[in-house]
Amino acid sequence: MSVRVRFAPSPTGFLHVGGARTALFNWLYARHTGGKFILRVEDTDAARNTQEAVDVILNGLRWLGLNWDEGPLTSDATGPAKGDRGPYFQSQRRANYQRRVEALLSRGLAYEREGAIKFKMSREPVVIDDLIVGQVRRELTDREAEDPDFVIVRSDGQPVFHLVNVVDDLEMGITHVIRGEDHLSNTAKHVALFQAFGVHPPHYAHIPLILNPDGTKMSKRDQGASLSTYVEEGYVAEAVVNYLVLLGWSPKENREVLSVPELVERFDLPQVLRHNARFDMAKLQWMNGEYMRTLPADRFYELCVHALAKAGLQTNAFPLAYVKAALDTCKGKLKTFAELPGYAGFYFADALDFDPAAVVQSFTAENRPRLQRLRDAFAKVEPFNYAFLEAGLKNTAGELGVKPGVLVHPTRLACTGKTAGPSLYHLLEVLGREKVLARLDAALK
RNA sequence: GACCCUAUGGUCUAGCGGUUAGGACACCACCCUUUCACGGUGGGAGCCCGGGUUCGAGUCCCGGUAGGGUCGCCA
Repeated sequence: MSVRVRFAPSPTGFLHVGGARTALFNWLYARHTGGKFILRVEDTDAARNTQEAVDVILNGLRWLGLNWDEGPLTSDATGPAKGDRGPYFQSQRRANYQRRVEALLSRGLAYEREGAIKFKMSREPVVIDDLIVGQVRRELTDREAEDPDFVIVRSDGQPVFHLVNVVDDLEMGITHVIRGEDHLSNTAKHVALFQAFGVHPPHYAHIPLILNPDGTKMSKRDQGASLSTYVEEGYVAEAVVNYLVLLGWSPKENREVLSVPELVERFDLPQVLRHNARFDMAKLQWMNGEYMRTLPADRFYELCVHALAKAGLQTNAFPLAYVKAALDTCKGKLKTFAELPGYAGFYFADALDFDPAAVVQSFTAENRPRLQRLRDAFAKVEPFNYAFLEAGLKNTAGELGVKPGVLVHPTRLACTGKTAGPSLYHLLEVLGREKVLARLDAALK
């Protein structure tokens, strides 16, 4: 039987990084097995779930590259969808739930109580065969020992999560439920429900959770919890995917950087770890740097321009060739695009933000005449390119009897305001004679 | 409180009865170098604790401890 897996998020207005990884594991499993990846929106709470909140999920999955074979095409619950097992919004599936509840009622497997409908839960422990965790024998908690039955339809007529989740998985032909371990305890209820409907439950695979660096639960406000952070800060989607898959899964070949096709080929459920992982921003940033270094030029430019614009630096005021040349000097030097405005902002703004400590150190009484000599040499360099600039600087240093570094650092500071940045000679070439001389003059004032 | 899951350096992990316990991030030092980044070399740092089983245990079993999860007319 062909694999059918699903990601069934609730539109809360943000996509949790743990949810993103759950979606990723589902997607990888579908692609690995040649099965189908289905997206279903659990928008049962009409008051809270807006179309914008659905867009956050759709856009997040699209950004990650997790295309779905069945599911909504837009955030409109009544809008178009692909696949023949819809609707794919729970808000549109009321009739299905009602029919299933009536079936349970008529067979005496559920009963009405104070206006709500409760499911007659088994009093026996339920055994779950989990593809990741192994066989789990779930005993009743003390609370459940008192009353194991649980509500499946609220007194206001709204069906409850456990019911709709199972009905949808059943009717959509889901073969493998891959979800967070926080659902492991709930699984007993779900298994009982499947059995009550007279079918075998799907295979379960509960994946460990992602925790904060301090080991606490990662909630909405915690750093890195929202996928939108990575989109906004210009992370490379493939890097985020690569990092997330390594949280709880390993290719077991001492490799860290793997392309999506390599992941699809290698990913499988039994290799998924059973223990929670902590989120490590430093490693994600390293991974992102790895991907930034090898990004195709056009995509690199695009993400650069986006990051600069976000910081208020408009690149479209400059010639395209200048922008590209400027960005080329930054390639391979950064871990995230968020660093770019601070790193390359001097190309696109004349008001430099000088590092005060460096000013004291570089623009000394001793260095000023040296810098003046260099300025005069740069005024005559022809052509004004990195090779001649380097020769010119080294020549001047030689004439002054100092090491090149004595001139390099003040020059960098005068032209960029910073002590670190792109290759000096290359950045001077890109800036051009006019700006370079003007900035040296300004520094000498 | 009950129930469930988990436990290798600070972090992510490899290991699946006999290894000098391997790799990656981070950190430190040095090299490269105009800065930064990259790259290279080296370094510090680990099997939660206690019992078993076994000739031998990070690896298997039991018990603690610790962390996480679930016990809703939330999803």
